[in-house]
Amino acid sequence: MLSERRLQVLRAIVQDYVGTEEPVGSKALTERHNLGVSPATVRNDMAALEDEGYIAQPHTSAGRIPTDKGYRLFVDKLAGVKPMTAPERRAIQNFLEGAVDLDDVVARTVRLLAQLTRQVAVVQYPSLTRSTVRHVELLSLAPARVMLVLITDTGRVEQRMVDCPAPFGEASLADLRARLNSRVAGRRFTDVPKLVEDLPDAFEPEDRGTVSTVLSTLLETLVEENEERLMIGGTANLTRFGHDFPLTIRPVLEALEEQVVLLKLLGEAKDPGVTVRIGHENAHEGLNSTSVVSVGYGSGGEAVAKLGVVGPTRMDYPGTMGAVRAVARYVGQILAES
Amino acid sequence: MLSERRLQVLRAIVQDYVGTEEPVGSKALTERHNLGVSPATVRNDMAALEDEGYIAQPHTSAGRIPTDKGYRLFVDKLAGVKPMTAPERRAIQNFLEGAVDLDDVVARTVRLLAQLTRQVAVVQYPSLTRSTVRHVELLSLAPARVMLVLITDTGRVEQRMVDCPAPFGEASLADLRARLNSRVAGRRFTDVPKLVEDLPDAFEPEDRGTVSTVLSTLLETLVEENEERLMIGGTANLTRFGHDFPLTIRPVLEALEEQVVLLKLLGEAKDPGVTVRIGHENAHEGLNSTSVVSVGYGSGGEAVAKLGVVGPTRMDYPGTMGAVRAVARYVGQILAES
DNA sequence: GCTGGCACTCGCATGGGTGGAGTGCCAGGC
DNA sequence: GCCTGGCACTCCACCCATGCGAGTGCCAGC
Repeated sequence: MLSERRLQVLRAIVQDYVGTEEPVGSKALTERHNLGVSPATVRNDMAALEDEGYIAQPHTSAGRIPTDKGYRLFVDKLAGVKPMTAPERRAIQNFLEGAVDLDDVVARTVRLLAQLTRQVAVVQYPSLTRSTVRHVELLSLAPARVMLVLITDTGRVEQRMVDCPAPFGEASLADLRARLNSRVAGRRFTDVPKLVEDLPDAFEPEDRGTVSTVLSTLLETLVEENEERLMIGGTANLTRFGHDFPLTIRPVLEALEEQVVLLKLLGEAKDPGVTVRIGHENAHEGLNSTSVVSVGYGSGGEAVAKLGVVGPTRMDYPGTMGAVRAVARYVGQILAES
Repeated sequence: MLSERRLQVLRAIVQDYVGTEEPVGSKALTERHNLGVSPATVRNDMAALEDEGYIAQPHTSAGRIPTDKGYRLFVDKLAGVKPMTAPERRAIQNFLEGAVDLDDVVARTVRLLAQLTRQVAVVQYPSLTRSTVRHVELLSLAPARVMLVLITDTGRVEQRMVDCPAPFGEASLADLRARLNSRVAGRRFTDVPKLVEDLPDAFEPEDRGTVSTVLSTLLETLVEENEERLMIGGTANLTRFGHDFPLTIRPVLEALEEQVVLLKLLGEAKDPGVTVRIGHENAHEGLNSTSVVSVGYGSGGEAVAKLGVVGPTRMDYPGTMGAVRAVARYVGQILAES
């Protein structure tokens, strides 16, 4: 177990390194933080911290920088979440309140997060699988062609074209629309399959094929997980990363374009609060030198999607966590209102 | 007027520079292209080309690189559009045919363009203002709350919440829905305002306020130009730009995030064919060292939106133009089918 | 267990020297 | 008049040696 002072030394190293982006030496540490001991003592502590794997030297005779393990300890034990100031909170609220629809909410959230944290922001669209059905609309475009529009409680709209096996009259369509909505409106997606199971039986035999086709398209739409979308912003902030550019930035940009990777990444964070994944804790190789700070957000008490930021491991964790948490909270409010 | 050979020299310089990314000298030129003259002669030609502003030297005693003006001449007079090979065309078609909905078409197009050109791809969603209305749906969510869903012929869906000044019955709503659709379905957006002008008069006085509110929301949605959206991909390709990294890449990423800038950029290209804007021809400063190759695409003969790529001025213009043109053509086909 | 001192290491910036690629110009040839 | 080979010149890119400074590890003393 590390002594209290050694933890303080680690905290000081993390803070200084995050601020200056340069390896920090024992002398500079004692000057900038009043630890009450001499550089020599700090050197001993640093040697111990290095033995334990919390810090490392880029090369002999250079200062120390925190390792992933060091950041982990810092985040878990040494740092809190820095709350937003009142003006910041107001700014967040004002900025989000101008949104006109769901797309706009997500777009604004991305911009906001990117600006606040000066990092890359990632916002997942409210997920289909966890939300409820508000309305299902059926439109006849041609005798044997129906457009299905699904509206969710988060305001998201999905549409699908359905080619029917047989012509389908307006009356039958209206009937199906009414029956369908009375059964599924307000229900969770996961419950829908059971609720519509026996619906074809209520129709004339010649219509059953079409009804089944429409229903299976609806179910497909509901479960289609890969339809989960993301919005990304603030990639220009990547250029503030480091000096050794192309090598660092390239894999990150590539990873960001692989939406699947990001969705998986966000999905892995099960923690109800803010989750931080540091460096190699991220499964994807391209993100090994980045940290991901994420949190769930939702319109009610329950999380329906995630948002977060991707930045260098040497980021301001307390501040970033505070911003992410605050934004998630306000987005949740906005969604609940609309 | 430049002699034929000097034009050939310019062409050779552009081709070599695009290939090697290094200033090209007179000796190398004569070796790689059989111009039939000696390096000394080429030097004279190069001096003339430099006088005219088509090429420049980064520093004395270095080779020449093309200027924006040189690229312009190259694109206009010296290079054609390189057609896609048959396998490439098949690949494009296969890749796009798997799309399930409009979002997916756009997403696939972006990926495809980025991969084909190895540059940043930009695809504008089919624009609202130039397309026609397929259907307008009205849903009652609460006594004084209506959701308006607009479906376009390109399959795009827009939804808006409408708060009514007074409660509005199901019957009136159905009436409005029917009247509205019979008037606007199949019509161009630009014609809609006139078509619905006198619609409130057909309703009872107490409903007219609500009808007007719904209609004005619809009109807003139609004209809301800033709702034109874009999808961007292939930003990782920016890392192949040059060696002088952060300085080059930063402003480009920033410009790409300013969707307004990009929309304006695409909008300026009026040419019916492929448009190329080179370096400083782009109004936005951040894009002064990039070229934008764009073209309109649409489901019928008419263009409803634009797509294109953004890359370094030293790009393979014939190949890029070919790819952009081919992709636009196939996307148009896909849209027409769905 | 803390401290001051000291020798040591090593990266980084500085500066001069060198090689090579490329140019401009000129005189001669077709 | 245009092309060509030759020649002197320029200037960047690279390499190496040097010196400096920050930082370390260790040790003896308090």
